[in-house]
Amino acid sequence: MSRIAEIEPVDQDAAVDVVTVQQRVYSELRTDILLGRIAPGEPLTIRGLAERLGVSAMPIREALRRLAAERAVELLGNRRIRIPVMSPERFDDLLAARIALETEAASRALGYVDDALIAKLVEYNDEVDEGVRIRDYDRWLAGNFAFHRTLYSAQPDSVFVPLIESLWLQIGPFLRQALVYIGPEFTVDRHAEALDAVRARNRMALRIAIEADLRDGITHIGNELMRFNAAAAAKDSKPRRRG
Amino acid sequence: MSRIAEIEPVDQDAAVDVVTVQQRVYSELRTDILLGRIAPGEPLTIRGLAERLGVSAMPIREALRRLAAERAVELLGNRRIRIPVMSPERFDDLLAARIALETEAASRALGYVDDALIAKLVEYNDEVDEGVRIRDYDRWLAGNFAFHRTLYSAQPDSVFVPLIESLWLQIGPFLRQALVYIGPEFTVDRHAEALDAVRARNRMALRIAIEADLRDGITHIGNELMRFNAAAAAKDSKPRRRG
DNA sequence: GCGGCTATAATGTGATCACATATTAAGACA
DNA sequence: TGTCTTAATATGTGATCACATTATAGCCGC
Repeated sequence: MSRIAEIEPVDQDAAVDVVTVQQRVYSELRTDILLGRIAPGEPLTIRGLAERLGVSAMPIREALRRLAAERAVELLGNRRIRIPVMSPERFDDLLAARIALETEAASRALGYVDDALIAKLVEYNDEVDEGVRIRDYDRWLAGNFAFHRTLYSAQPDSVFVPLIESLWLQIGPFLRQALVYIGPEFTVDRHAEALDAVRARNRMALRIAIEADLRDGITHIGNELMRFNAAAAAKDSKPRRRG
Repeated sequence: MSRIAEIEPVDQDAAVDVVTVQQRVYSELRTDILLGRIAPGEPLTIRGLAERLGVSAMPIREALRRLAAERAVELLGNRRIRIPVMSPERFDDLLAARIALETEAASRALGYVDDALIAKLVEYNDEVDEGVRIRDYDRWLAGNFAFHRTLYSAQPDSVFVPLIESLWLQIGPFLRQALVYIGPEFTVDRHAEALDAVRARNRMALRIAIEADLRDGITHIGNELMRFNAAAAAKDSKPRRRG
């Protein structure tokens, strides 16, 4: 099983025989953003991306429009495109939104969980541990996202997953920054508790485990870097978004 | 103050001097969907919309791509575009997601509320009542959305508002159907209780009022029509989404 | 040496065209 | 009269071009 492929959306682009260029571009950019390969504040250009990916401007434009709607990129009014910068307030909001949505999504998905899905969760959790062991940031991030999305996607056609993925795209680039700054060996996760709750089909325990995982596993590393970056972020002018 | 204009997004397209064609098209389609002027399942074409709005295909494509990312329209793989159809499961999910996000958004916005904002809330609430009185569906829906969004938008640059608006876009067309079926005079809202909680700066009371408003005010009319539509919706084949 | 101005380059936006493919309607055959 | 085949119509996708506007580097004057 391809690790990176699991990062890409499952509810779109999946059951389609012919894959359009725009889909390929979208998936590629999306993975780059989610895994933090593009830094916050980094400027992008349509022509530059078109040349880099070997396609015309058309698919780039549509992929960027889609990513902008997901708040993964920012279309500034002054004819410039960039990955949004993080602020302490936004980081706090993103965490609160993640907790609100992911605890509910986990709770509602629990009824659809079977043994095969639990096996996949264990597999992704091992990926996370392996990522910590060999200091592989991509593997850590990808495993973490895959673990959560696999759980929430147990429920077919969930309306939660797209919303949650939008939050991940917003937090991804910053998370990567934090990870290289802190080091993955200082991260913690509560996946074991979440797995226990899933096995026991215990809704309340699962909610608590997910919230604990989000708070303990990601927040404190973010908060630390947040203070470090606060001054730098403050000098960035408030962007004026466009359509 | 224009009533319809308040439906349009505030964080985008706002602080921009020159408005692009794509933004105008997006806002127009967005309002049409939010107020249910386009029925669920209704097919759309790029060329058809381009002719109707008097522009080329280009801005239509980008606006649709953006709306598709917000799940307001569905890009099927078979070269067809439509407004998504509602199912009982999806309706239930949408309500749960709204409660999770809107109670949290209201709670976090409360600290930014001032008297001027409360005055606007009262104004929008009057709009809702007036909509009920004269059986004006647009007014009822627009007032309702404006009331909620004004409250949540008290917090500057909220990450919640775009997510919530995506849910509104998904529920809007169906809500309109339900409204003409039931009649707006049989709707109930808990805006008075929410307003009391806002004035008292009582976070917990506000959360309870918002949840009650969503559950009582919109759900039961939806549930009733849901049963009515269940058979018809079931015969629609499961769509295969694209990018 | 430095700040304001100008010319050049770069960028997003919109329009138009070509093309592969899916849908639909017409027609042939049983 | 119903069903399968086939032709024609329609549709989304991608590429290319023109254009207004913005950013940037070069230059002049002080």
